[in-house]
Amino acid sequence: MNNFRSTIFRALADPNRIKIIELLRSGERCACEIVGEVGFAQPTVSRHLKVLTDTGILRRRKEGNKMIYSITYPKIHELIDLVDARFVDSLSKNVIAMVRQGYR
Amino acid sequence: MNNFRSTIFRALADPNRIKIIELLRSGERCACEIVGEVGFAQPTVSRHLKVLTDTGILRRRKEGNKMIYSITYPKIHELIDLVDARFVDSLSKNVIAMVRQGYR
DNA sequence: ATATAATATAGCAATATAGCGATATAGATA
DNA sequence: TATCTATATCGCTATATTGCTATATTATAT
Repeated sequence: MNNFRSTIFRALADPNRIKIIELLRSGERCACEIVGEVGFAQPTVSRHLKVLTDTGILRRRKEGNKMIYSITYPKIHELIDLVDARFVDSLSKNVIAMVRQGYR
Repeated sequence: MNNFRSTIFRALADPNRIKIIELLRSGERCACEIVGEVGFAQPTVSRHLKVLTDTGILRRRKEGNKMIYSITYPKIHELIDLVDARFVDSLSKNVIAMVRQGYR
């Protein structure tokens, strides 16, 4: 039970994957567009996309030689927003300090 | 921005830490009680508690020679419930398959 | 002062993760 | 067919994570 909960949370436990999810908030994108926007090597982005797809957070469809990615359930954004809205102010004091000290 | 989002998600990205959070759903506990219930070595539990406290998910207070842990913001349970309610049915097909194949 | 109980930290080994470049695969186009 | 574009996978390195045991540390009790 907690295994797949944590698997989903782990999929979200990377700033670059959250960046990808945020990118898709405004609509679907092909992998090449995502590569263009996040600024990582194509294979790196491809693997992040795989993690997100394997956990079901993203879905994909082929269109010609392009792979179009989109959010499976818009509720994922609520999940992220919930962290922001409820925790950012209070929790981030610690986290920001950690990040500043080099934690990532 | 995504850094502390992902830091919080990473704190939740471990089934044993979720277990601890679930344990605290019904109220505060001292570290020794948590050790007793989760079935891990004391130092292991201590480190999980540190991760959860450092990110602000838990808070703690000293009481004699005991350290009492509790949930900082009950909203954290909503976060977990949101994964359950919205994603379990649909997302877990993949995740359950992954877990069965040994993923953790 | 000493011993006990409750926690935390240090250090280690095994494993997982995330980045990259090189390479393979699939579809479109010349 | 040959080539180009878009993606995915492989293999590697560096780093992070998680478990453990051994060892502090802190407070209570004798």
